[in-house]
Amino acid sequence: MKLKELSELLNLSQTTVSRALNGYPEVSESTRKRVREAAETHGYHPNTRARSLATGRAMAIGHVLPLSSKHEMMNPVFTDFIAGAGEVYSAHGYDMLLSVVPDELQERTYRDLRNKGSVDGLIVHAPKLAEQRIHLLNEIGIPYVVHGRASDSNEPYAWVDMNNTHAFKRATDFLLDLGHRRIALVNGLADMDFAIRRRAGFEEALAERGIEPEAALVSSDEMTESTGYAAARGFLAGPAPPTAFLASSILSALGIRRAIEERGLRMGRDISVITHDDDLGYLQNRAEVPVFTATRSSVRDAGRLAAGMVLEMVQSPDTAVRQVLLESELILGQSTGPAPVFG
Amino acid sequence: MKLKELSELLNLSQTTVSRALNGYPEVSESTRKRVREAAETHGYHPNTRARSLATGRAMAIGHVLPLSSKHEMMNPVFTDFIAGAGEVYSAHGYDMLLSVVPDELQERTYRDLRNKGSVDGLIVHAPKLAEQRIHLLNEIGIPYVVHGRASDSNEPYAWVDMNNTHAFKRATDFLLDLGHRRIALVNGLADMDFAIRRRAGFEEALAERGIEPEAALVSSDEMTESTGYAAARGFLAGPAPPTAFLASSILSALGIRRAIEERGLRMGRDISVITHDDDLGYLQNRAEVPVFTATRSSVRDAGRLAAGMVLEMVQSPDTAVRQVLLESELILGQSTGPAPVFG
DNA sequence: TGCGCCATCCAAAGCGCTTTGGGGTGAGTC
DNA sequence: GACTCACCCCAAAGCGCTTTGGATGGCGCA
Repeated sequence: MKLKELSELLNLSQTTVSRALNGYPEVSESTRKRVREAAETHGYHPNTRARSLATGRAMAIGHVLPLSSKHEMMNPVFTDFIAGAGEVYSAHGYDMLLSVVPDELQERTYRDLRNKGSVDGLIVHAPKLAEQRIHLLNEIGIPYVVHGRASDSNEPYAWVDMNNTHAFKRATDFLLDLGHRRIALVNGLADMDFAIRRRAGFEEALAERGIEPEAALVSSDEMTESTGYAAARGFLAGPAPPTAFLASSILSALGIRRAIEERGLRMGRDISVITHDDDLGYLQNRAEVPVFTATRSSVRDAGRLAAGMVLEMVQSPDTAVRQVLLESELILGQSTGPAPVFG
Repeated sequence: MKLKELSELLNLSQTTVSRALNGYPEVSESTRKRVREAAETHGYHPNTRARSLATGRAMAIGHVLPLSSKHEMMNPVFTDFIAGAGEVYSAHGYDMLLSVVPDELQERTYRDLRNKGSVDGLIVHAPKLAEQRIHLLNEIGIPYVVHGRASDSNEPYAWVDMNNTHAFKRATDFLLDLGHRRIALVNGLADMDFAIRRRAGFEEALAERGIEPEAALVSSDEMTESTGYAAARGFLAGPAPPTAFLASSILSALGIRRAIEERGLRMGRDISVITHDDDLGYLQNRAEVPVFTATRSSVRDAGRLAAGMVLEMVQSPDTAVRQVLLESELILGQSTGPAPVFG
């Protein structure tokens, strides 16, 4: 069923039918109702491609997610982020276009998406410290929102980010208050912006108490159970093992716990662990008393927010770029306790 | 830069330029070259919407993924699947359209995607035992491939699936060979097709040795670390605890290991665990000697395959529907050993 | 020389929609 | 009764591309 057929069926012009369905005031309420009902019963749906060709709007937002070149790994946080974003898009009649691209093809992908006109706006995932994409996108001239930030960039851009520095500062402070002095940080890849900020928060808290951060107690890697395990195992085997861990992801924390228990120690009593918790659907840390003490910030909410922002930018292009900083909660779980007293 | 501009610039008609770029034989190689070079230097990219309006093909494949209504959880396997599929799409110039929809909106979503003409084909994720979507899609008449199967459906449809039954039969046999007699199954949600097949394989192996499967040693739930932990903890606290576990996901297996160690037991010595391993990027089980003995089958490969199949169906609609059954490998890890001998 | 035949190229129609720029009709006003 | 003004509605242009159905010209061949 196409517009022409529907209009013939109703003895109306295509113009009127189109206007009736799109809510224009030039058509009487009675005909509008008649048209709506006919469209409904005959299952008429305007062809998206034709519509966007006519309007110039693609009615789609693109998500470009980098394939980590090192391990060919996709960001595990992504699932929840798009679940949130998808909600918002479908509520507004937008589609979500996904491109999974290795690092070297990113620039080309962005330009193509723009040139081929397949999206009205973009979401940028997993920014690194030095992020050429921001410069590129500003040059290309297309609305976009970054999930995270790129500290090195001095150009303006819209973003949604968590207050990584503050979250890890708080977490570190909390451990310090419990008496811990040797704290290890099991962080994400060193060139990721969020990892840099988390480390900064961590070191800031230490510095405030006059503790020199030890490079030997910091690891940076992809955040998985096995990397978490490997890092923790290494730290615990050292001459002066840490009494507490800070983890950048629940997956890492699971690995850390394994390393702890493998040594016959108990998490929360012998060794404390605080992890960041993205509140992922498949990695819940939400028991009455959660397993892990955690800095929690819902990635799904971030997805909702970012999607809303990019739609806003698409619909009214000259509003100022918004930047949203989400604070995380510090959730008390079973994985922390006072530092063991020696001697 | 649009076609018209480029053609004027070259003193050629739009027809010729279009044909030159699309490889039609009616244009001389010399002009083709001239056109190609001009397109390159001026950065000409045909507008996707206009092109698909003219050709009638959307050049996009839709992925509809159900939000588990129970826990609002996205399938954690999804990330790797689309990483694989995305590779294939971009290699063929196709886009990937994503819709995350709650169960009750699924039918509407499928119909809309068809009616609005925004995709040429579909991938169906996470089929349940009784899957109305297959009937719906056959009725709608659009090429699609199911990741998994829907055993209840007697209509023909294309799918890519793992041999779940065989994998779990083998795993169970392996445990039985090691002397285990009380084996617990920590499975996925009971109405998911894959979970039903895995259970069938499990029970078949038991039956062959004359062992009556105990309902009390089977759990069905969302596959997460905490559900795995809870299930295993329950089983181990029972009057006749199992000596081995079969898990449907590494996440569950991580939880199971935690429950085991919490009781002061050691996995691989006191209690054996075999898990299915989807070979996810963020849940690697790939050490020299992997942590878990596992039935491994790459979900990313499945994504590649499914994407290839749906493109094939789009391009030549009347070929017979293909059905691909992937076998898994049984990978020996550290988590299994002979059943403990009592008395 | 004249004919036919490729090889090249082009004008224009059409994909299905939105939107511009009117046009007709009836009620209201004097 | 003529005029204005809403109010409803319509024909046609246009979005940027592909594709049909020629047109043109050069060449070989008799």
